[in-house]
Formats: sequence, C-alpha cells, structure tokens
Amino acid sequence: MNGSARFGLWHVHVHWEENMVFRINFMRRPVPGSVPVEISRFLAGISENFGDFRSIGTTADYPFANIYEAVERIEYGKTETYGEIARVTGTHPRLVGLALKRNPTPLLIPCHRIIGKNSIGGFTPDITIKEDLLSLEKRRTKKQK
DNA sequence: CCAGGCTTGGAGG
DNA sequence: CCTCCAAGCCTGG
Repeated sequence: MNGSARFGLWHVHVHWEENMVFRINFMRRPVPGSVPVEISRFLAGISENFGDFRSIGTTADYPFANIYEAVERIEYGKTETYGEIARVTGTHPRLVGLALKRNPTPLLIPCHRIIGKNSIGGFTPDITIKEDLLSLEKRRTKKQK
C-alpha cells in the first residue's frame, strides 16, 4: 500500500504491507492514497506510538539493524546523542550518522531524537522537519503532566 | 578499491 | 574561543 499525509510544508510518503513498513519519505508533493491512521495520529500529535506497525529497518539482516533498534528504544519526547548510540551499539558516532541518513523509515525509527552533543545534528532532506518533530513531541509531553 | 558521511573528543593556538 | 584531525566502518561509484 502507498499513500501520503501532510506534515507542515511536507508530505510524508508511506509504503507498507500488512503491519510492515518498508519506506517513509518526506517529499514536497503528495501522492494519491492515505497512510495508516496510526501514522497520521502521530503526525497530528494525538498519539505517541505506531501500534503494531514494524519497520523493515529492525529486521535481523537489515544493514544497521542494531543501530536502528537502539534508536527505537528512545522514548517519545526524549533525545539521545550520536555518541551515546555509538557507545551502546559498540560502534562509532560517525557510523551512527551514516545509518540515520539511510534510515528507511523515519518516525518509526525516530532518528529525529538523535542530536549532536554540541548541535542539533543533521536531517535529510531538511533540518526543519527534525526541529518540527522535536517541538511537537516536547509540546505534547509538556501538556501531558 | 577508495572517499566520504546527520560526529566526537582531544590537542594546539 | 577557535581550527585541525583521527578514529570508525559501510557503501556508491
């Protein structure tokens, strides 16, 4: 299945089958079709998780699966550094950056929660998406308590 | 094969 | 405060 949902100036393209999500991309234009309600609710700041949906990125043989698993464990509204992810996965911060750039499913694998020690770090295709996702989570987390 | 990537910590000025 | 650099390792060219 394919579809897209609006997120600010961007359109989140989702490609999935059953409960397995193969690809999530941020594009400037929409495509026909919608996305799973779990994803649109997350983008709207209504929910904090994706129910039974799984990312292809954390299947055993996928490149960087161990890094993606570590990233997946970061809680909603929290952040971690590239260095810390490198430490727990026994690799190098720079390799973490490489893995995140190749993240097949942003959101499900919350690479936006990884920031640099001295800067926000990067985000492909546009850093403003990362900023918007982080402020969305911060806003909702604050509202919770 | 080889350069370069969403980094980091340390050395040196 | 600043710049410079090595370490780490996977992948596209």
